[in-house]
Amino acid sequence: MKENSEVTIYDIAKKLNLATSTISRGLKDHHTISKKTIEMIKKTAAEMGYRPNNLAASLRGNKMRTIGVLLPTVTQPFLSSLISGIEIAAQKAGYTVIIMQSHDSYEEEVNLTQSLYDNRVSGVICSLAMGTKDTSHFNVFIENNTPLVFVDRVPQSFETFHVIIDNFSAGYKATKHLIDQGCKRIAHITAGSEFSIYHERKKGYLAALEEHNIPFDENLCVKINSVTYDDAAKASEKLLSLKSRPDGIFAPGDILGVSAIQCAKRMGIKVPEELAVIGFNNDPISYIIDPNLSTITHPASKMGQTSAEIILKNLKQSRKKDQIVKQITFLNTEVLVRESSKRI
Amino acid sequence: MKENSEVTIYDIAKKLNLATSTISRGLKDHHTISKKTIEMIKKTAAEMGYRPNNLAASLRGNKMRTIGVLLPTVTQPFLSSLISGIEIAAQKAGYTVIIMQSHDSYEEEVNLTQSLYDNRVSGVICSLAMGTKDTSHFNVFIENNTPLVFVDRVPQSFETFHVIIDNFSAGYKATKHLIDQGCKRIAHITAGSEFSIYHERKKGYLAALEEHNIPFDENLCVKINSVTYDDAAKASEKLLSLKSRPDGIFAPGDILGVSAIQCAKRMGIKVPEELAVIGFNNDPISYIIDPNLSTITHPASKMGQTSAEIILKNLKQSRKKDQIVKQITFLNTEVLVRESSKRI
DNA sequence: TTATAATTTGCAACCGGTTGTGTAAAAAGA
DNA sequence: TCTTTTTACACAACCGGTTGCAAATTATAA
Repeated sequence: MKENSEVTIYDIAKKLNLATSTISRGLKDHHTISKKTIEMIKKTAAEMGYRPNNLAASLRGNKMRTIGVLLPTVTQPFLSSLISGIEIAAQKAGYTVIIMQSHDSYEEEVNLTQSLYDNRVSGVICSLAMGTKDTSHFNVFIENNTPLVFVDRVPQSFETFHVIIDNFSAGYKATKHLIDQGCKRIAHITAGSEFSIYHERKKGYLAALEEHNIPFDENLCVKINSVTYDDAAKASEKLLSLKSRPDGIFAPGDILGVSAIQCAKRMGIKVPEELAVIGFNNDPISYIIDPNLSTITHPASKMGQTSAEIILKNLKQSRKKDQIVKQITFLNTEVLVRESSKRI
Repeated sequence: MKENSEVTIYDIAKKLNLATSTISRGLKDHHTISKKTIEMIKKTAAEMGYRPNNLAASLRGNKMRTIGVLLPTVTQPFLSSLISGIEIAAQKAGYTVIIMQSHDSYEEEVNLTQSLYDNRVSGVICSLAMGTKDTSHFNVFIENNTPLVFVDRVPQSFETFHVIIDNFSAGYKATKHLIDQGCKRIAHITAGSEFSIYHERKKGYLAALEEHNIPFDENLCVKINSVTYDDAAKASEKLLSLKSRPDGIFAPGDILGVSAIQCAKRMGIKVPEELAVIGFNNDPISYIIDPNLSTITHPASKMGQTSAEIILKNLKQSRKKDQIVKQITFLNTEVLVRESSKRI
């Protein structure tokens, strides 16, 4: 019946006998409009049930007040916390968040990047798909002066914003913790390419070993193809079946750590007495497993907030000669000692 | 330098000496444009690096090709799976998904509802905040003919689409399972208002008891204020400290179930021999806890997909006299028997 | 060859705000 | 009282596609 119930600033203008420009400016407290007029405009707008049309408002600037977020998936605890952080910061600034999942596929990532651009988002936050090597599909944002933040899984070289943790240092800290607990034969599970976060963590692991004069034993380092429960179980079993069994495991992911504990329990190996385990991320499962899994805290929500804030801060700085073209922000991680590694 | 690198259909039109309307139509294979022209338009567009501007395209229809999703939070496993499902269905149809978190606050929900409207989304999927009683803030979507789907936590009476599970039946099944395992004194933890999913689950619990001639003992039913780890721990402790202790617990959430198992372990009560436990949702923690928690499967991703499909299907049916004004879709749940309740 | 129909393409208004520029009115200064 | 500023508001172009309708071109029929 009433159907086209949409109230526009034209309707308000007509009713008040003012120009639409006056309405537009009055609605946003422009200084050239008198207080009295502003008040009247706002009152009338409210009475008429006027609601701004972001779509139309964004057309001129050719940008929606929207942050595009492109992630491998949204169901991992770490990534959903990341989203939560982004969303909180965006909401505070009156921005909306649009989410897309690459499902760790390079092809999907390329498509979605385009889709994000087609939607004229104000900024983009991305954690790369596992298989992504070439990142030229992100060039369009750079050319277009759209702020772009890579978070957690970042490209090796790309002149833009990165928000990450120091994976090397975290790997070092985790390994050192095990050494401090008296472990002599520390195993490690790794994954991904030589540019991945896992590789950095492994480098930290190696550095800690070396610093404490513990020789690196190749047999104690297993590489898995995917960070899944099944692959983790196989890796754990392989490690714990060695003749000279490890007395500690640095698992660069909580699923891996949990799986190691479960495997040990199945094999009758006592955790932490015979095997100390430390994970990574502080996922919910880490404090459900018995014994609780020591882990490395990963500031997911904070990373999200930081990323969003970087986007928001760099919105207006368009085409300035002295703008920041590259910035790497490191967030803190900590060793969270729980039962699975507490030996002393 | 090059800055305004944006290629529009005007640029293409100029280059090809055609009208913009021809370009617009050619780009979308309109039947009134010859094959040859279409081909040439597309080729030129690609060469010039043209990218459609969804913003401008949406202005006329006054709707973005976007589905708005309003949830209490995105970090619960169930809800992130829901998002994943929505996103998959939306992506398939070329729609984007915008996410907002009410953080279980009624006030935030009201604001975000407006924000969703201001963004002129094509449809809305919502799971209500805990405290929401009045749902009149959703009326704008109905009046505006914007498809609206409530999922999981739905209002008592609202003439629109609902996608839910049969909580009564699920509660019944869970309880019956415990009865079948030989439990005689089955405890229950409940939460929320008398219209919440938890209340339905409790009704199912009561029905199962009655059907099997097991008298309902008030002491065996504890109500908690929030479905959190801490509240759950207190409730479990209270139940397991009773003189006449329960021999089974139906926990309408996996956190509750996990907490019950942990409490039992602390108190030296054997699960499942002395206490059978069944949870709800099939969250990851349910198969990490030892013994594994039996649970009720909750088709989160499928619910998301279904909700999105309902939105998409109802986009065009505007103002038809015979349109669907209310539809409740029930998805299936199943008892997933694991160690925590397996006694026979 | 001419009339009629079918196929192509172009014109221009439109979607709903935003904003540069121009001008009248009110306030301040001479 | 007259000029100079300020203040307050209006006009109209603009953002980039979309689409109804008319016009032009080509194909088919008579």
